[in-house]
Amino acid sequence: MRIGEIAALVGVTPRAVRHYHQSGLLPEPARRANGYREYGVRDAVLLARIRRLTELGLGLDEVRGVLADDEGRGLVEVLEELAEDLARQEAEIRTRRERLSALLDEARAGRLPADGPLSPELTSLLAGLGELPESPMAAKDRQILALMDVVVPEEERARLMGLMEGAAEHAHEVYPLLDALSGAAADDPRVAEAARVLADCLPDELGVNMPTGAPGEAGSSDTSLADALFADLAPAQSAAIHLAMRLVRERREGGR
Amino acid sequence: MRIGEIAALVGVTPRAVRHYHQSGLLPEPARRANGYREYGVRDAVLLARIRRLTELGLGLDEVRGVLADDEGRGLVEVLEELAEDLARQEAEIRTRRERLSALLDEARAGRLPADGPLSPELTSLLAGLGELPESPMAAKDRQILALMDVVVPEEERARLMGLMEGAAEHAHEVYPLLDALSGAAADDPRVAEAARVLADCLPDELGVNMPTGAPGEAGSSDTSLADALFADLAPAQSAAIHLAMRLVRERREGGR
DNA sequence: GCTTGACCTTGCCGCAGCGTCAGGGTTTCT
DNA sequence: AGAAACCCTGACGCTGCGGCAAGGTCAAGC
Repeated sequence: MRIGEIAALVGVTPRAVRHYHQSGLLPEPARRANGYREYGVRDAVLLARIRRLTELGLGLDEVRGVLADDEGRGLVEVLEELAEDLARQEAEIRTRRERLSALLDEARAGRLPADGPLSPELTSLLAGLGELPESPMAAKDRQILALMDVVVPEEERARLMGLMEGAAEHAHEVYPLLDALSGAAADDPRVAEAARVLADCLPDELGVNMPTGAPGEAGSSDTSLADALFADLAPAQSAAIHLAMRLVRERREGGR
Repeated sequence: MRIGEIAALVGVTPRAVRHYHQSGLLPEPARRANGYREYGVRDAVLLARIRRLTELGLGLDEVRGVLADDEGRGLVEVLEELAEDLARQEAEIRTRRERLSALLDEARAGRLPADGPLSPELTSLLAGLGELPESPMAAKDRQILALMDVVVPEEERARLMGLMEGAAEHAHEVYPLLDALSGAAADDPRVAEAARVLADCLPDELGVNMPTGAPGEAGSSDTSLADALFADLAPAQSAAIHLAMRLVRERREGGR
């Protein structure tokens, strides 16, 4: 047999057969006078074994190991390992499929969130927030929430979003005040007012994992994110939020 | 934020972030004076979107497509395609897992076949054949059967193995005769006897997809395999089998 | 005898999504 | 001042082949 024939027989491509030669899985057979490879039955049998093993999902080097190994002992071992591997893969794919179909349902029913697929908690939170008038600050806030959605681990998420739920009701009061500060300096007189209103509608517990005030200072799990958040705002806005944080913290410590 | 920070925040490696830059998924941010990349909130949000999409199983170019696409329309499309893809993958993995676990059961319970995992039909056939005394011809036959197991399409297999089942009962008569011919010339007198016995225990239907006689002649789906099979035998053996085939064919046509 | 088409040969690049050096520089802590 | 922990660019590696280039060979048809 020539290479095309044995390949068709076993159901692989000639290229694959040559690849197996090159990687030492299948020994090179004798050549005809013209340089063509001439395959016999033994080669076909071996090639068939290789194909059966690869079809099961073994890698080529695992196949090599199984073939080299004298009969059996190693094979069970490898197969068990492979079974675990496949189980893992299947579970992984299934979770992805579930998440995906949930997402598709949501996308086809309502409309999908602008920043891509989000957790259900956040989706419902944003749904409540979505009816507010246009506001640059609100847009930024939504982005930040989307970020938190990824950053915060799953078990924390429900708690955190629950805290936000309360604040969301007062959003229509707070966002305009903050928007008004977009061009203002850090010592603008409206900063104090905005901070007071903001602090009033934030729950005490929120202060726990918030930065203490000065940029770069410890107190949060990652200060770099906080720094970046504040850097993204106008000076007066970031001043107002810093101040609000301090008010919340003082309120919590005072009421303790 | 520096690259390590944003990467840790979103849960990817810095290398992945740089890779996204390189492939145009995530725009390169401004640099600090020392050449370090400086990331802001917008970058983190984008990176989080990218990660969510890739975690769903999208390829990077699909992600790029979704991001480039102005909101939504293309996304549902891509997601649906992906859902199909995942369904296919899961089914594929599940079949492999099933075959594998069947194999593992068999391997742990009895002993696993020497030529690797085989179809259940062939396995049972070989089980019946396995109790014969040692015979070089039998060994070759087993290899050939293993080969047929791969070559023959699934729907044919049961039928073919059924045919063989009848022949297997007479194996203890035939193999010794053929083994005795291993060193003989093609015109050995024992050839005719062996052919007669062999033909007697082969069913009529077997002749249908067998070669007509002369090497290289048409009449089988792949003559090259038949040629190789005969080339693998001693001259007297191949002569005996050729003759047996002719006898079977004549018998079938005579009795028709 | 010549062409055509279907084979065969070797060799090398490409793929996805990064991991992992190598060979530098910077900042920061001690 | 030295070490640890970052950052930079650039390049190769991995899996299992697919595909192409640039030929050589063989059987059949004109």
